Amino acid sequence: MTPEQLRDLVRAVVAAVVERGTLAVAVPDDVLVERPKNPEHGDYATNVALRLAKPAGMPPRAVADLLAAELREQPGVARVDVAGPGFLNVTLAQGALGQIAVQAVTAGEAYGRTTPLAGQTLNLEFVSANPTGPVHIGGSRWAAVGDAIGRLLEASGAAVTREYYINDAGAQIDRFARSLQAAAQGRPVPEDGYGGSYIGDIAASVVTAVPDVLDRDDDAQRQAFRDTGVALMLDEIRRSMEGFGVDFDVWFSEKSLYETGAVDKALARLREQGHVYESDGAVWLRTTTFGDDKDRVLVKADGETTYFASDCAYYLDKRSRGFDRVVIMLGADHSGYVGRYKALVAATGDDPDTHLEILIGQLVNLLRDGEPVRMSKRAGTIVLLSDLTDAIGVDAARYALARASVDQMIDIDVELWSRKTNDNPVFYVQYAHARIASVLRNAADLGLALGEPGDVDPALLAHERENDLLRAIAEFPRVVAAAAELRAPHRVARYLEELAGTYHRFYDACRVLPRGDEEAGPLTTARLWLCSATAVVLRNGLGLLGVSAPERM
RNA sequence: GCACCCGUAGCUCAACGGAUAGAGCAUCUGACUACGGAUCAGAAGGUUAGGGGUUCGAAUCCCUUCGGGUGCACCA
Repeated sequence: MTPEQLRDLVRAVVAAVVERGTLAVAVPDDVLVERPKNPEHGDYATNVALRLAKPAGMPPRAVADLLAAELREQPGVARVDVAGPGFLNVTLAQGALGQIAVQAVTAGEAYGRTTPLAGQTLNLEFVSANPTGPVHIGGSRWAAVGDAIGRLLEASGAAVTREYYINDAGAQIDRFARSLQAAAQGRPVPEDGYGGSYIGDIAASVVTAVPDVLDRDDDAQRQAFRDTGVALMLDEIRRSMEGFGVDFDVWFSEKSLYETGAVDKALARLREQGHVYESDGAVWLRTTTFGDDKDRVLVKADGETTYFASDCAYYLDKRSRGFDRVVIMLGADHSGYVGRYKALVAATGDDPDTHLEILIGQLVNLLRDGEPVRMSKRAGTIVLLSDLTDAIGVDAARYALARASVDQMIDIDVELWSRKTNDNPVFYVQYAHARIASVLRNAADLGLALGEPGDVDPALLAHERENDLLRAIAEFPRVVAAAAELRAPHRVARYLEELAGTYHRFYDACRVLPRGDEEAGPLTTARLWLCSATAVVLRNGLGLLGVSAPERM
C-alpha cells in the first residue's frame, strides 16, 4: 500500500465515522499522512484527529480513538496506535508494505510521475543571458535549477516549453559590436565595451566568416560585427547548454519582436487598456496602478523603446501562443523586476497571480582565495560554466547547483571546486545505483531473474532495513509532487541522498545473493525486486535533476 | 531610507505548522575471509542570531532588534 492509498483509506474512514453520526465535522479534502521520523511511531502517521478536534468540539485523543478503532478493521492495516497529543500511528501489514517494491518496478520510468498539472501548458523561461559573452557560473545555476523544475513540472503532468530569451536588440549589443570591431582593428575596446578575452576570439571568427568586413565603411562594418558576432556567441551558448544537458524548445529573439511589429502592437494594446500616458517627452505605463513602486517608461524621450517595452510584447507573444501560465526564473539581481512585471501583466488585462509566476533565485557567490570575486562581463573577470564543468564534470556541477534551495545564496570556492574531491554527495547517490547494478549483474550471471510480479512474495521483506527501504521507496512520488509544487528540485536531491543511505544500510545488513554453495530461494527473489525498485527510484530521481545514473563507476 | 532573500552542529547545507531539529564534510572509536569499503556501526557536536506574540504544538506564521546579500534608471 502506498501512502496515497493509505491517505484515501483514512479519508474514507473519517467519512464513515461522520456518516454514522459519531463525529460532527466536514470530511477534510486533504488528509495528511506522513512518514514519522521515529520508527517506533509506525510506518505512517496522520494528524487528522488533531485537525478535527476543534471543529468536532472533542478532545483530540477522543477523536483519535474513534478513528483508530475503525482504521484497525481495514485490510492491509496491521496496527493503529494513538500517540502523543492525538497522532494516529499506522503499521501496515507486511505484504502491503512489500508490495511497493513490485509497484515501483512495474511502473519503471513512470514511477514517481503524477498528474495534478495534467492539461496545463506552461512556458518556462530561464537563463536568458545576453549573447554578449559566454554563459558564466551564475547562469549555470539557473540552467541546472530551471531545467530540473521543467522536468518536475512535466513529471506532474504539465506540458512545458523551455524558452531562452535572446536580448539581441539594444545598447548592450551595440557595445558588444563596437568591442568586436575595435578588437578586430587592433584598437583597445571602448571604455563602456566588453573586455573579456573571448572578444578577440569572436572578433577573429567574424573576420574569418566575413573576410571583407574590415574593408567596409564604419556602419556596415559595425552591422556585420553585430549580426555575425551575436550569431557566433549564440552558437557558443547553445553548445554549452547542450553540453550541460539543457535543451531549450524555443530560442526567442528580442529583435524579432521589433521586426514583426509586435512591440508596436503591444504598445497599442496597453494604450487601449488606458494605462499609457506621456510625460517629459516620454511614453509611460502607469504600473503604479497595479502596485509597482513607480511608473515605467516604454518609449524614451529620444524615441528609443526601452527593454521594458519589448518585455510587454514578449509577454503578450507568449500568451498568444496559448500558454496558461508564463513562468520566468530570475536571479536576485533582477528581483526589482517582479513589481513592474506583475503590473504589466495586470495592465494587459491578465491576472498576474495566475498567468505569471516569477521565481527568484539567490546568486552564486564566487570565492577565490577566500575572497569574493566581483564578476563583470565587461571587465572579463568571469568564471564560465565551462570552467565549472571542466573542473568537476556535468553531473557533479548540475547536482551541486540543484542541491541547494534557490532561496539560499551559495558560495563556490574556485580552488575547492577545481579540485576533484570525494565529498560531493552526488557520488554517494550514484554509487548506490552502481552498486545495485553490480548486484543485478551478478544475479544475472548466476542465472537469477526477477520473474513475474506474481512470482515474488512481498511479505518476505520483513527485515527492519528492508522495511526502511520500502518506506523510502514509497515516499518518492510524494517527494516529486511536493518538489514540483514548491519549485524546489533540491528536495529531490536531499531525498536521493537519504534513499542511497537507506540502501547502503540495507545492503550492509541483508545479503541479497546466495554465497558459496547456498541455494537461491524466495527471499533472494524478493530482495532482487527490492534492489530493482531502489534502482528505478534512483534513476528516475537523478533523471529529474539531469544527472546520470551510472551502471559502473 | 524602502522592498525581497538569508541567519540552524566547527564548515557546507536540509527540515508540507508536528513527536527526540537532520545529513555530508571535518574530528574521535570500531568493522576489511569485500554480492563494489566511493560502504557500514558508534561517539562527539545545537538556547535554530536576540526578544516578544499567535496555538494543542513554531526553525517554520506575525511584530521587533541585530547581522549579511540583492534591488530600488528615460541601463540592458
